[in-house]
Amino acid sequence: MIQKVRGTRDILPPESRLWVEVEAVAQRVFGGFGYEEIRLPLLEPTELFVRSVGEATDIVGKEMYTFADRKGRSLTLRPEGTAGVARAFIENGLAQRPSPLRLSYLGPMFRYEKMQRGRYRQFGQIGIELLGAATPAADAEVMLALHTFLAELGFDDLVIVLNNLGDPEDRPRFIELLLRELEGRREELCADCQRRWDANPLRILDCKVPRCRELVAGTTPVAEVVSEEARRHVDGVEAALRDLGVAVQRAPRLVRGLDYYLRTVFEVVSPELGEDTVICGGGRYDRLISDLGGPQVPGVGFAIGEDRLIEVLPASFRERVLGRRPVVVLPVGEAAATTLAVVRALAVRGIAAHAEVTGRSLKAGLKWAGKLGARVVVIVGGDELAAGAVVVRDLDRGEQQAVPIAEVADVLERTGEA
RNA sequence: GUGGGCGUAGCUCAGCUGGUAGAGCACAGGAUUGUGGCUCCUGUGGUCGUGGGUUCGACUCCCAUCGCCCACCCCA
Repeated sequence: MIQKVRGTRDILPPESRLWVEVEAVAQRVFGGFGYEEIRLPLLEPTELFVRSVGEATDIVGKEMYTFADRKGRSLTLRPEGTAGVARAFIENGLAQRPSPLRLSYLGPMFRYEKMQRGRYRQFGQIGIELLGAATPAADAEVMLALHTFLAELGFDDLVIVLNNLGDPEDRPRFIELLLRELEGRREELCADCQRRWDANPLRILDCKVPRCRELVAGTTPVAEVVSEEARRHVDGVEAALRDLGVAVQRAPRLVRGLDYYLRTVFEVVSPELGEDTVICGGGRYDRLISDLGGPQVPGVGFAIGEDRLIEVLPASFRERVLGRRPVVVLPVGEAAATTLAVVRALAVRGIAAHAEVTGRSLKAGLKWAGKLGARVVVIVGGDELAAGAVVVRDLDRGEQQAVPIAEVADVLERTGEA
């Protein structure tokens, strides 16, 4: 038997409804903030990610889903969305469009990792990017859009945690300070951190090993070492969010696993989301586009892990989406065509209707409707049909009435069946 | 990448110390004429993950391989 590739998965109905619905909310909310969807290739030259995400990151170091095409070129299935957006921005001369440019994207990303619950090699992400604006208001907008999206899904008590990574120029100074402060305790750090010491010292900051955390807690936060400009920027973002009533919290040790971030980096936490499981993260990346050979265009954005988001979706949302009940339309005798006509009348009104097309008896049809979870069954045939009507039966109440065919959709809409 | 557990019908599992497979659920039909959810009956469905070995004979033993799950790691 042919099986799915490791780390991929099949999302079947009704589970798939949650994806469709979450994506619809995203399109609506982000669209409302002026973001339009950009659809990009899943496959990019490996070089793009090495240069944007960063050589020393885990993503590039060991998680890229890379392989050679028939001509030996190294291709990689996109591990994240921002790099591709930056590439497309440059390649299509989007700097010529009215600035700033607001883009959203959604779709599968790939990371070649050992999989586990909530972690797949192919996983969905939803994100937005605001390109061409470097003000605190730009960051605040992006975070507000994110906050609004999650709130629309029914999440409460959302807190945005953010940190100030400063500008690239600040980094050597900070890293030097960090390493100096940890110098004497170097041996006490975990093996991974010892490795990070030389390769990517910033990552020591968000190590999960308890001892490392203790040691790191005693060091000077990045935010205190950054330039005055960077400090004002992130403080401005925080202030703007507070004015908007969005809960913000400083996370002095927050570092994200991508090299291109500077100044603002953030994540969203919520009681429902659990402590260690990040479902969403983002930040500012003013040098990314120019580093890739494009114009000097600043950017800020975030990405949400869709798989995890769906795992922790509020019950209210799940129930609303999964609790939908279809209408079933059953023919009696030679009423196949009329049955389909009734389904069409309902379908165009947005009422999900299933036609009975297997030729089973009315009795078997009702049994089937029950199993589908239908609340209403429309029975087409016999005397009523001769009079231009059908029977609308409420399965929960066990009541039914004859309704003229032309009015079926109206009646179902009125009784709240949709 | 490291460590551990598991792979028998769509699902959850049974199958004793080797004699070529069962249950429940699910699915389909029926219990007379155009009315379901309960009950009863019947039926569909498995190369026992795959390959090889031991054996007269393996789902049961051995080896390999693939897949899945959990933890670590890292992240979304």
